[in-house]
Formats: sequence, structure tokens, C-alpha cells
Amino acid sequence: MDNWLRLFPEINKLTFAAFHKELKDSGISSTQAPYLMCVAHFEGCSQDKLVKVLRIDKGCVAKTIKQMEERGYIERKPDPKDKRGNMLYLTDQSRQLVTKLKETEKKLKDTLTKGMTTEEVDQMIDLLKRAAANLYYAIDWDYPPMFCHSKFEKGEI
Amino acid sequence: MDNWLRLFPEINKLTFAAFHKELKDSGISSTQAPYLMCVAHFEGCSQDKLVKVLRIDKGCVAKTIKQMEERGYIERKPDPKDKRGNMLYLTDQSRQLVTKLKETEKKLKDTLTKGMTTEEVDQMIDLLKRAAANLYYAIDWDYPPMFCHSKFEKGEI
DNA sequence: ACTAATTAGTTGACAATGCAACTAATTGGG
DNA sequence: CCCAATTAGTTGCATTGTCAACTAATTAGT
Repeated sequence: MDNWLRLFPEINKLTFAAFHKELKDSGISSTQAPYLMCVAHFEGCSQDKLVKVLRIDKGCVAKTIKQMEERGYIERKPDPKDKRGNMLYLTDQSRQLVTKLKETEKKLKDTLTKGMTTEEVDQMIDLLKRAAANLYYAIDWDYPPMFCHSKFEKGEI
Repeated sequence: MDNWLRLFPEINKLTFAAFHKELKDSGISSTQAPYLMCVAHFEGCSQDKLVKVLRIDKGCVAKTIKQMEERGYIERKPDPKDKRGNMLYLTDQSRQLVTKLKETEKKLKDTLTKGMTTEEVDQMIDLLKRAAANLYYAIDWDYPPMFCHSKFEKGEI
């Protein structure tokens, strides 16, 4: 079973497990963490932003955000410029969580790159970005990968 | 949103999408493909083998394998040496599918590594294996990653 | 300005996954 | 040999995710 493609789900699951461990008693699940981080980074953004950045179905985003709003982790205001849209914000409660999550992310990066030189880390990131871009162009998917600035307005992603 | 940790779920989703595209009319879903490939590689293995190799919950494996058996993609025989266990086999139907899946995997690897030198590909794989191992040791999970032979009997994974 | 196409979001059906409780078989320590 | 611990697998429940159909608002073509 020496198929290196399996390394991606493998690492994915391991990082999820790490988040899960850290967030056990925080009131938020490891699957919701990316939602929160995204809102933190793009405060006031639409739900559609999460769809594009996180590559999660819009139906799922709608349900999850609704739940997170009910539990007090996200505030949703109607967009004055577009009556269809919502604008997403952190709450006081979730702002603390975000700082904690950022620390967790940092720790996770340190763990993952343990024993690697800075050159190796840089090259790994570079290769992964190229891999993501390659896949995107081959697949003809809706949105370019996060790190492909090409089609995105203002290069804000 | 320049967090390179996001590259892992990103690439993961893109590869899944690629498989999804190829398997649209094959009778099997892109989530079931890994199950099939694993049984192909370890014919006669137990369900627990899939749990360890694919890092999927045993309950989920039980349900999915049951469904795949009903649909004629996997045959399940009782293990004569252990009355609790099953032994998993491909069927004639799924054997064809496996050859197709192997081709898809190969194409996907070619796509992903497009524009990379063989040295770069080798280094990427090496770095990913090290990352997976790092995470595993930090997290204290049940099973070592696929590419960590340490704890596995006979080095068969 | 009017219709057509697109876009943001919601909802419901359903598949996939994870977790916990459970059964039954096996292994190990005294 | 016997009881405790472990192991393989099943089942039910909750969460997360995808897909498709839908509403309502916006944009674009003519």
C-alpha cells in the first residue's frame, strides 16, 4: 500500500485529530474551526466567501453558520448593499477562541515541520501550492485554489 | 488567508473531485474507492485492516463494506482461524474496476506533479512522509501512519 | 426598461463519518 | 483452567457533508 497519494488524507486526518484534541472542551468542534478562522480573517464577509475559501457546499455552510449563530459564535447581519446576502462577524465569545485557535495552528505547524530546515519547509509549501494549482487546472472546478490568485478580485485570498 | 495548513484539505478535496469525475458512471463512489483499493492490495484481509490503513472508524467500515457486498463489489468470507473476523475479497465485477482505478490514480499523480522534476517529486513525498510521522508521534494516536513501518508486524503496510 | 441569466442563501433528502454501547470470540495472567 | 482484558465486528445516534430544487435579489443583453 505504498501509494503516496494516501499521504494527503492521512495528514488531513492527523491534523484534524490534533485540532480535535485541543478543542475538546471549547464548545466548538474541529470541523467548525475552519469556519471560524475564515470569518476571523474576512470579517464582514458573505457565506459565499466561506464556500469558495473552504470548498464546502453552500448548503452545509448555511446550516453550520446557522448553528454557530445560535450558539453565539458568529453574528449574522444583513448586507445593506445586497438584500440577499449576509455579513458574518465574530462575537466577543468567539474572539477569544480565535486567538486560541491561532496558537493551535502555530503549534501544529511547528509539529508538522519538526526536523525540517526552513528551506525544506519553504520547498514543501511551494510544491504543495503547485500541486494544488495543477489539480485545479486539470479538474475545471468552480473556484481556483486558495493560493491561486489569478481569478480572484483584489487578490484578497 | 495565507495559511498553508489549508493546502492539505484543499488538495484532498481536489483529488476527491478528480476521482468523482472519473467514477461518475462506474457504480462506485469516490469515497468507496479507497476501500476497494485497499481490499485489492490486501486480498483476504480483515475489516480492521481497512480501519488501520484508511483511518476510518470501524463502524463506518462495517456499514460501507456491507453495502459494497450487497452491490457485488466485495465478497466477505468468515475467517476460519478467527470466528469473529471476516476476510475480504474482490469480485469479478470489482476486479475490472480496480484496474480502472489504478489508471486513474496514475493519471492523478501525473497531473499533480506536472511541471515538477523527479527530484522535486521525490522530495515532496519525503517531506510529506516526515510530516505524517511528526504528527503521528505528537498526537499519540492508535495507529502509526501508513508509511511508518515501526509498529506494524511484517512491515506489510 | 424588460426579460433572461446569474447569484446568495435556504431547505430537504440522503450518503459518509465518528462516537459509544454492545456482542461474541480470543488472548493472557494468575 | 478461569477470569479479565483485548479484539473484530455490528448497531444506533449525532454531525458533517453533497446534491438538487427552490426563493428572492441582482446583473446583463437587447
